[in-house]
Amino acid sequence: MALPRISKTHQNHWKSIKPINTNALDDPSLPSEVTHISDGLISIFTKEPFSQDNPELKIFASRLTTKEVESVLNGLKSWKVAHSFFTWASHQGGYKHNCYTYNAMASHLSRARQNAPMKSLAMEIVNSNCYMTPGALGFMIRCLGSLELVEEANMLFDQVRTKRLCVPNSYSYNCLLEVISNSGSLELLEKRLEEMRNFGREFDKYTLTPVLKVYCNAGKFEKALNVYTEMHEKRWVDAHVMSILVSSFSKWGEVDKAFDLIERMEDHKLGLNEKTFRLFIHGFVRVSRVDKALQLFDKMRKSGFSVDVSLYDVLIGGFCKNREIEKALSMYSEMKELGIRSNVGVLTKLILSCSDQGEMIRMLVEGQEDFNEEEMLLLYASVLNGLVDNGSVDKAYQLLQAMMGKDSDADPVVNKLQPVKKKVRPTNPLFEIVIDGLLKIGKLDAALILFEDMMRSGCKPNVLIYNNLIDELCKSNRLEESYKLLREMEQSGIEPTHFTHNSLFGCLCRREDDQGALNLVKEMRVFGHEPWIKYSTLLVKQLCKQGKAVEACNFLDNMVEKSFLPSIVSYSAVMNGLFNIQEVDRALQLFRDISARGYCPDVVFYNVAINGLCKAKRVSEAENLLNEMVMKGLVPSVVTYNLLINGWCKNGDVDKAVTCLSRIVGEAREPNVITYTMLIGGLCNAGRIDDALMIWNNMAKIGCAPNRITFNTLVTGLCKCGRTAEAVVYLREMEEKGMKPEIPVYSAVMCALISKLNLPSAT
DNA sequence: GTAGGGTTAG
Repeated sequence: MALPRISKTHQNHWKSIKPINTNALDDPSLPSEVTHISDGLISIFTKEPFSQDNPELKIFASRLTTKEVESVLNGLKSWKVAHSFFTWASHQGGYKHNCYTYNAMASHLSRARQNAPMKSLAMEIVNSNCYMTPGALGFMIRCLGSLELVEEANMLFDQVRTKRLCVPNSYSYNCLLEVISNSGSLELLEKRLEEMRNFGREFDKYTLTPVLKVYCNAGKFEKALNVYTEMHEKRWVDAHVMSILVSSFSKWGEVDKAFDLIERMEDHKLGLNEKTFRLFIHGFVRVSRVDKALQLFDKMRKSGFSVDVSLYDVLIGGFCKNREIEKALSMYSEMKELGIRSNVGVLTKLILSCSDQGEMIRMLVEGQEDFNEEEMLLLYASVLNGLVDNGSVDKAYQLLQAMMGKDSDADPVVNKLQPVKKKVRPTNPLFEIVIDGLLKIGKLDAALILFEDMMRSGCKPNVLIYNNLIDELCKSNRLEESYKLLREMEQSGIEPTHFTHNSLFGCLCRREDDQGALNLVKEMRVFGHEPWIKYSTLLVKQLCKQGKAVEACNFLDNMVEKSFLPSIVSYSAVMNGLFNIQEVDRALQLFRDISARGYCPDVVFYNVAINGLCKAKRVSEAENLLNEMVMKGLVPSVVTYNLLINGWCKNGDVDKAVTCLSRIVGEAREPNVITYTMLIGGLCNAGRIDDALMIWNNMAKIGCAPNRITFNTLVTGLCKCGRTAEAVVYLREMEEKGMKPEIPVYSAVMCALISKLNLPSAT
């Protein structure tokens, strides 16, 4: 019998609920039948377009078992695909889900944070009378909990018990308690705990941990202390328990109460052990209460525990963060007096909190006493990184210059660094940190100069530095210099990556240099580097925007010649461009050719064609395309319907447009503000103002807020039909909402008012 | 460290 084995440590890692593969647990080598069927199903369900009529699917359906369903679910990446497979499986005759397939689905939904389907899943389990092992129930409860579906978790728990689908054990209860505890509901938790006791279920560490958590979070210190005492007596207190104590107290800003609690623990002879001391010290520093951390630190030493550099590291770090530099420095000397050797981490923190640069250098020089050359380099790297991250790139730059002994008389830093300079010369990583820092704040030229220095000092730049420099040069449209660097890197024996090439490719595409782009692509082919879709598409879109759709077509054809197949995305863009310059036949040719070339037209590709046909007043052909896509198993989007609605409205078929609205709703999709605006506009133009107003009211009912364009459409429409008084009302409403009507709308209202000689209100 | 691009209203 396969039980879902959730390791106990899982309870501490609430967020990561991983699918439990009972197949794998049962038998590490799955029967080949299961593998074959599940691989086949995965491939069918991930293939687009998905077709219910796939003959293979029917064969699989007849032999479907829960083992396979579970294996498929665990093998699918997308929760949506998993969900549609799960639903499909539910409908296959002779097949019934079990608790493991439900859990595999729940695991997907929990990770994808899909509350609504998760709720239905929980209901489905109960309705289908699915038997659950106590472990499986626990797992499902945790999935519900991870989406904060506390009520649902409780309901499921009670329902499976009353329907005798499961006899919850301690583990099931522990899972429920943890969910309740995370929701902070103290009363419910106490109720369940009582119930658990009445049912004779044993308590363990994982029962009391959520209890402790809920009391801590609710500020019930007395009760928390009682639970803690019980746990301590039973030796259940671990690092997790301690961190709950510290973090929940600090969450409420109750650091002093937390400290109180610790002191009272001591009164109760619950002396802290070394691990606990360390945990609390870290916890207090984390909430910026170094004072309390220091008090504990002293207590710890008095209790005879030894302290080490890592504790000093935490405390010094805390003081530095609080900008209490004096205290940090005094801790540092105390540490050294005790003969504890400093480390790179401690010194970095101190150096980074020096406000004065001279001070900083002094600390670096001091580091030499403790560190060898290798460690000094680490220290420099760490300090430079810190400076860059703090936004003090300039300081980092100066420090590096000083290390190189750059003579600048005006700079006192250099002299102070003299004693250091002899020992450490900047190496590759140090240059990289500063060059990257300079690039990030847009100081490209400074970065280039430093790059030259780096080469001169005999360092060999790596591919990363080259890539970053080339990328920034390309972003600044400095193409010639980019090419120069590319050649340089090639000559020094560093092979460009596809990132290098695509930086250049992107620059050429932005420049609309199709020839240059094609030449580069030729070069890229030698390395097997694919040009990125986003850049080819960018070039195509830019050309199309200027009416050069034919050139864009040629560009894509040339890419094909160079044996790089452009993506369907680029083809959508170019087809749209062709429609826009009224090359309708050529666009349709492209539309028809695409499948023959092995592409799978998707929803957007269809949308572009539908839009093009509607704009060319060939609405019935557009309707045919809608039917065609549905037949192929594609699911039209709201945009698809919007495009057709617009087509009908503009071509005297408003009724069809209105019918389409119910179709959208019927298919459980949400019409958007564009849908409504088009319909209102269409109805107004057809003189059907009252229908337009009805749509307007519907919109409000489903909570879709009209925007500036919707108001404009309605106001203009009302004016055109002579309903000026109402137009003024909506105009006012619009202004109240802070939307600015445009001049044409005002003038429409004015004209209407004037024509009615209703001058006084036209102000 | 790279992608997720293409389609809709006055």
